Amino acid sequence: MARRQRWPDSTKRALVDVAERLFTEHGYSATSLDAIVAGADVTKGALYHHFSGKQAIFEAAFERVESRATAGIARATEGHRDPWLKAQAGLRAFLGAVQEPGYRQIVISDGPSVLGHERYREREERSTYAIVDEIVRSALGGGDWDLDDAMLDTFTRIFFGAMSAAGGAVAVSEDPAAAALRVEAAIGFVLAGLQRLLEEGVGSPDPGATSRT
Amino acid sequence: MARRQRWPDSTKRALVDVAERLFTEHGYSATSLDAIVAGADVTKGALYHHFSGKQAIFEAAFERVESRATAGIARATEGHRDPWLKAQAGLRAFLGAVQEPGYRQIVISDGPSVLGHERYREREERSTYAIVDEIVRSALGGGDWDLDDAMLDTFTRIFFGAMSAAGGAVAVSEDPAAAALRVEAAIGFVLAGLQRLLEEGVGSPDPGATSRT
DNA sequence: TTCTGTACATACCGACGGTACGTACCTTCA
DNA sequence: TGAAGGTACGTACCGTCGGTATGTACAGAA
Repeated sequence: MARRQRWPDSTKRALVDVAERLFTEHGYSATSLDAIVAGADVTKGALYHHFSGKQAIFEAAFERVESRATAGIARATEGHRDPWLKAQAGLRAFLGAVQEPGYRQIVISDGPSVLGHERYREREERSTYAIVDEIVRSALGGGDWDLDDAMLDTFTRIFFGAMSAAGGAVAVSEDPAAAALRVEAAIGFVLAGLQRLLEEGVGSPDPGATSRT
Repeated sequence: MARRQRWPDSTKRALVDVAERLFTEHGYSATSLDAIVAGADVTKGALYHHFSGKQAIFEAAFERVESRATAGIARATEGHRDPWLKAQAGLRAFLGAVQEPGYRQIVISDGPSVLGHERYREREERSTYAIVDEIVRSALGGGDWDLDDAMLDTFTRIFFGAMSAAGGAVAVSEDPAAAALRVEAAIGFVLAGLQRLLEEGVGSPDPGATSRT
């Protein structure tokens, strides 16, 4: 019955295509394997031949969606020499990527709980997070502060979390363009504050220095 | 068999007790209603008498965990007059609350996907988020910047996202105390930058002002 | 005493994730 | 060339789980 005989790659691609669409539209738990295989016009035997289970095909869709976003952001940031301009370009690209429904649902919403925070961190560590980390390091690491790795990592986490939350707010906003501009302005202002402190040679933010009085 | 006859409040409490524990330990989808009712020594009839379904009992556990955290943070922030000190106290309390396993699993991890981002936002809007919002407004709204509501809301989202991400990083860190200090230092530095800009009377971050060149 | 509402227990259904097994087709090699 | 083995599925089935329908013991009102 299935006319997709003897060409396995197209079957696998079709499954991931349908899975990405359904996971995006209805979320992970509300998407049944029966619906996926029906959409791809195959049976569960085919799915379980190519994937070890529901989580595995979700991961395939996850990877595809995220690599698209990562590539877009990387493309936007390359070519900038000034780290602050690079940060701004990266932020803008991130805010654009996060408005894609697939990214919001699969990566941000279902990703952590389905893959587990462990595997999720591992994946993010090598993609979007890595870009943010690179930008943060080039912007803050170059100064005369002696920020160690742990401290730079903390800054990256903070900025990544801020951007993710901001992206979500932008995505659900009734006027995403205006919301994106506000986010750019706010983060730009935060960056300007840091830049000012850098220029003025304020002491590095050591643990304890700003935690008391 | 169930000796908890004719005392409905204790049954309901026992159900939420067990549900909170199991949801915390195994997550939402990996926790079955059978396990909950078995732990509370009742049957599904009792559960469905008190709650409309799995999502409802999850919400009960969610509310309890979150109200605990909110109360703790509110207790830590009250009594501070200086908004920047208040922000620091609130941040410290938040970083403490977020290390509780129940908060991490139920509120942060499962909350959004189970309740739906809609209901999740509504709940957060009136609890933890409200505290952050109040702090942000008292710290940034009082200056000579003329930040409108939308802009203040953007700042709140950004800080809330940053603190959530930082909290997660603190919680999974091998040395949570040191990680919390780093987060305090980093956010404190960001706040110091903003404070400096405020003092120097830099123009308000209007959309577009910092987004070009 | 009868009636009504509460607070459960019991039995059962349908959906879903996963597994076991069968099979058509292709490639390989004696 | 044909037997053997592997690939790429299809089919049938099972266990679990969320949810429902129904029964029932008991307490208080009338």
